[in-house]
Order: sequence, then C-alpha cells, then structure tokens
Amino acid sequence: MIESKVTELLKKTQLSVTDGRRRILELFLQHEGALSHGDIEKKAGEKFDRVTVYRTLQAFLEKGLIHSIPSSDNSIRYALCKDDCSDGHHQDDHVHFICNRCGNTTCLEEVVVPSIKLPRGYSAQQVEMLVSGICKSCGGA
Amino acid sequence: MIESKVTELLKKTQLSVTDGRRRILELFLQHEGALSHGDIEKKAGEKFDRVTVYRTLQAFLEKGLIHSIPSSDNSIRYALCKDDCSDGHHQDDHVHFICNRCGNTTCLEEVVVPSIKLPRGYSAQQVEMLVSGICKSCGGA
DNA sequence: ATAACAAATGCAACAAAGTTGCAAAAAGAA
DNA sequence: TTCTTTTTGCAACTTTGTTGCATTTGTTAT
Repeated sequence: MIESKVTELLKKTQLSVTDGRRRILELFLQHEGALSHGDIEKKAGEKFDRVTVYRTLQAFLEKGLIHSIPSSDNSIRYALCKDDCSDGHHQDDHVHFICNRCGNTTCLEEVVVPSIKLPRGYSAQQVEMLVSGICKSCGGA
Repeated sequence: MIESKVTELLKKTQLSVTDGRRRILELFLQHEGALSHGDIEKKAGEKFDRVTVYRTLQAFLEKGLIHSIPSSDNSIRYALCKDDCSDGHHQDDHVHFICNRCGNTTCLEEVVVPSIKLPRGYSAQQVEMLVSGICKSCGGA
C-alpha cells in the first residue's frame, strides 16, 4: 500500500505527517517522473494552498526527500531521491532526461554522470547533466 | 572598438540595429560571463523598458547570437555564442560553470561535454552539463 | 484520552517576473 | 526625404514567488 509508504517516508525524515505532505509525496510516488511546482498545484487540486505547496517542496528538499532539476524554461522540476540521500546531502549522480515531445522530465538512474576535468583553478562541488530529446515512451521513431 | 563589433554582429544576423540591441549586445561583450534577464535590466539602466529586454533576448536567441543556460534557481542565464552558431542552430557543446561564491556563470569553452550512452529507446538531441563549485577568481582556497 | 506545546496551514497582502495589444517612434529601403 | 516595416514603450494584465500572522492541526507527555 502506498499510504503506508508515504507515512513511513515522512516519519523517517522527521517531518510531521500532514494531509498536504502526504498528498504531495503520494503524487511523486505515483507519477514516476519529475514534477514542477505548477504540476503539483494542479494535480493536488484546490485542496491545498499555493503557499503550502511551496513550503512543502522546500521542506522535502531540505530533508533530502526530493532533488531539484534545473531547466531552461524557468520551471524547476523535482523528483524523488533514492534512499541514500538525506538532510540536504544529495547523492544524485544520475542524468536527467527531458523529452521534447511529451515534456516529461525523468531521472535516468542507470546513467551516471561522467566525471570531467576542469581547467586549473576551478573546483567542482556538483555536476548536473541534462539531456533533451525523445524519451522511451515517445520514441515510436 | 567594441562599437563596430556590436553593429557588425547585428548586421550579420539580419537584426535591425537599434539602441537597445546595441546596448545589450555590448553588455554581453563586456561582461565575459553569462547574464540573466535581471542582470541586464539592472545594467542597462532605466534607459530601456523591461519588455524590450525580453524581446531583445528572444531575438538574440532565435538568431543564434546567444544561448541559454539552465539553472536551479529560476533565473536562466544567457551567454554569447561562438561564431559557429546561427539561426537557432546552436553548436554549444561546452560545459557551464556556476560559482557558488560569486554567483557568476561562465562558459568553459575548453571543456567539452562528454558523450554518454542512453538506455535503449531514448535519443538525445541536446546535452547540457552544469558544474557548480568555486571558480578561478574565487578559488583562493 | 486529553492537555499543552510545537509545527504546519490558509489567508491576505505583497513583490517580482513574464505576457499581450496597440499606438508612437525609429530603422531600413527606395 | 518619403514610404514601409520593424521595434519600442506603455498600460494593463497574468503568473509566480514571498512574508507575517492568526487559526488549525499534529505530536508528545501525562
């Protein structure tokens, strides 16, 4: 049951279990792809205030439940983290894929971001790789 | 002289040469890093309307004068393209670096984005690599 | 189970960012 | 210079994101 998993996840991250948080976490678990703030606002229905969504995403981010995915269209997406992320310490070394047809953003957990050599003087703290193209579902090519 | 280069660039891309476009292009040539809409609005002073900045960036993008750089903070940056970009056909295969200290975003022209193997069913059209950390100027480590 | 406390929510009021239509102004061509 | 096309600025608006505060809800200890 998804219900119990949601509650378990919230408990594990020391977040108090509220309707809003349960609902939003549920969305992430069901959806399988990344969600933007707007997506969530729409899907969660009118049951929750816009502000609550902002604050919930913020809380999830800080607790390492989700990670954010940059974008070129001013709409950051969020996706569930794997278990080895916690308290803002993300271990997300996978590639993100943005489909130009369906618009979905997904985590390619199995594709690891390759390491690169930076010019002298630069030091890297985080690397993000964003691939756009046609995804598996749309690729009837 | 930078003046002439600006005009030359605009002519080459078949954009009519106006004060606003000259000024904004000038900013890009002077600044050496990437600029967000907000940056430009501030730097260009009150001389130009907000709307003009939007439209100018849009035009520059379409003509391949600049390319956009995704971000995790809802503020897309733009940077000059090299000569081999034209009319929406970007050839920007370099890594972008975001400094966590000074906040600047720069193009690491000399670092090429490595190619990766995607899972079966996915096809890539564009790859973006975003590295954040400490840049050369800030790296007094 | 309930009282006491802490935390989250909703609301309202903003601030900031982005969009659109249209008349005036400036650029480009003849 | 004059005509035509493009760009600009303005106004009005929509969307997105933020903050403070009173109310409600969850949590903990009794």
